[in-house]
Amino acid sequence: MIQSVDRAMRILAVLQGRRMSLAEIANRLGLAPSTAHGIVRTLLGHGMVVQEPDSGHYRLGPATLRLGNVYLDTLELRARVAGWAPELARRTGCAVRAGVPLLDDVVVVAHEPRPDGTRQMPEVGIVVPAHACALGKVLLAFGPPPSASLQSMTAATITDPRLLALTLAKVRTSGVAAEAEEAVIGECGLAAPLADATGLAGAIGLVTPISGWPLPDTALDALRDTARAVSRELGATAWPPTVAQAVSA
Amino acid sequence: MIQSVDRAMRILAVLQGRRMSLAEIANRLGLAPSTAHGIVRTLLGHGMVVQEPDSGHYRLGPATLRLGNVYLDTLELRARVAGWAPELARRTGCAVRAGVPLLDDVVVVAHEPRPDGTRQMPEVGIVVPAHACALGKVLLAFGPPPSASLQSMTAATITDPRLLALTLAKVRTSGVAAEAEEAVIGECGLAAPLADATGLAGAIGLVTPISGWPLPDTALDALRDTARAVSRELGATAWPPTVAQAVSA
DNA sequence: AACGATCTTCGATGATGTCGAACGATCTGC
DNA sequence: GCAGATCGTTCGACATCATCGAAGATCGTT
Repeated sequence: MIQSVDRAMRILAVLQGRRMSLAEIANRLGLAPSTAHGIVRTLLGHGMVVQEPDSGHYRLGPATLRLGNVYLDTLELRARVAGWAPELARRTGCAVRAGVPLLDDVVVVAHEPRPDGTRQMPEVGIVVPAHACALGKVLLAFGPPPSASLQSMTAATITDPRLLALTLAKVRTSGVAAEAEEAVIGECGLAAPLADATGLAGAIGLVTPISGWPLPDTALDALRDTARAVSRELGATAWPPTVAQAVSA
Repeated sequence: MIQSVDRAMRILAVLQGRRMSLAEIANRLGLAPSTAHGIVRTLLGHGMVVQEPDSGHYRLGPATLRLGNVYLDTLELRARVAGWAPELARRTGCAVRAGVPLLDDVVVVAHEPRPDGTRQMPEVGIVVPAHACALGKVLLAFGPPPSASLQSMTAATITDPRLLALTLAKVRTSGVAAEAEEAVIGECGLAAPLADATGLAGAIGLVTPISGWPLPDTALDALRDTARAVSRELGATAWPPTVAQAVSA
């Protein structure tokens, strides 16, 4: 792994927390200020970061938005989900989300609001720890296991690796995962895997306020049907996908 | 500028065009395949690119989406515009866009759809060459001049640097820029600068189909009022902002 | 079954990034 | 208004680290 590129990515990662001064960036990564400066200046030249004229602090730049937008526009999974999500939302009365794995997290790449006409924040782009949401449990169950410790987000978050392993085993047999207030208070959901020709491609799920929990079996059926349909459009030959667990030492 | 980081950013840039094989990436940037491989592998480790399991081709990865989303969420300009855009759209019947500069382009960071109830694509994240849109003309008029040649997008695109300079001079005196089918056939618009305490911060504009062009003076007044109001909220002391042209050699 | 085209790994070379120190500007407190 | 500190930036020497070319591995193709 190339050191300077790795450091550049780490700088972008810490800048996701908040705007930071150069010294803060350097300290956080254990670098000499001038080293951080050279990298930041390169990122500046590409618009990946911007420098506030008054304070000198650095923030993420507009080039990040362009990259993210191109990613979304070229993601076939998102396009396929978009064709089925409105119908699924209508049948279940729930908001629909789809996500893809990113290290130990899930990134939401598609979002269909709950069809009740209320004003809802678009959730595309948000990131949730995989072990704390239904989408993520699906990805962990059918994909590589988590590599870091399980951070707690609410009182219900699963933080015990053994308990998580048990839960994931059930997900593998049933093909669906559930979550009740494990990531956000008051929010519950179900999720099912999306597959393509090469295996696990992402996950699709329903989100409901706790007042609507648990969801009726009809919602689960609709979700499973949709997951199968989208997977077929993505070229999948099997659903649920075969488990691609890394061999344990 | 750090070479390897610069190359990494260039790789991300070319991957915005389409998915590419490693050899294509290397050829495009004039690198040895193994050099490109080392950089791509580092980007892979951070989720900035993903490798398609079947073809081996590389694409942008989900980490780009996370970065872009964080950028949007922390952009004060976007938040301030969001407070005024619905009212502006209602008064003018136009879609409202706000953009910030990115090298020689404009990145749309806020978008309020035309209030006629039609289904419209969200335009946040799209990139338009600065010289070919109203938003961009404003940014060029009050900010640094273009650094590259003026690419043609439609028959009406301004590609002559002298003509552009004349246009920008008028923008500086009037405080608004116009565009008629210079970027997209059938699309016209007006734009005005947004300022903060340090000067030019971005631009806000109206977009209308050509059937509604030219816009009435009331729309121009509403746009100018909104630009002033948003600028005041951003801490601007003067509007339009003072011109920060680079000194010509 | 042999070929071709990939992506990937490996090792030696020297160009390049890294670090520490000094400079300049800005802000804080006296 | 002045001294001190803090921060961003620049500069130069050292040695690490990225780079390149060639070989290896793995696929799909002829």
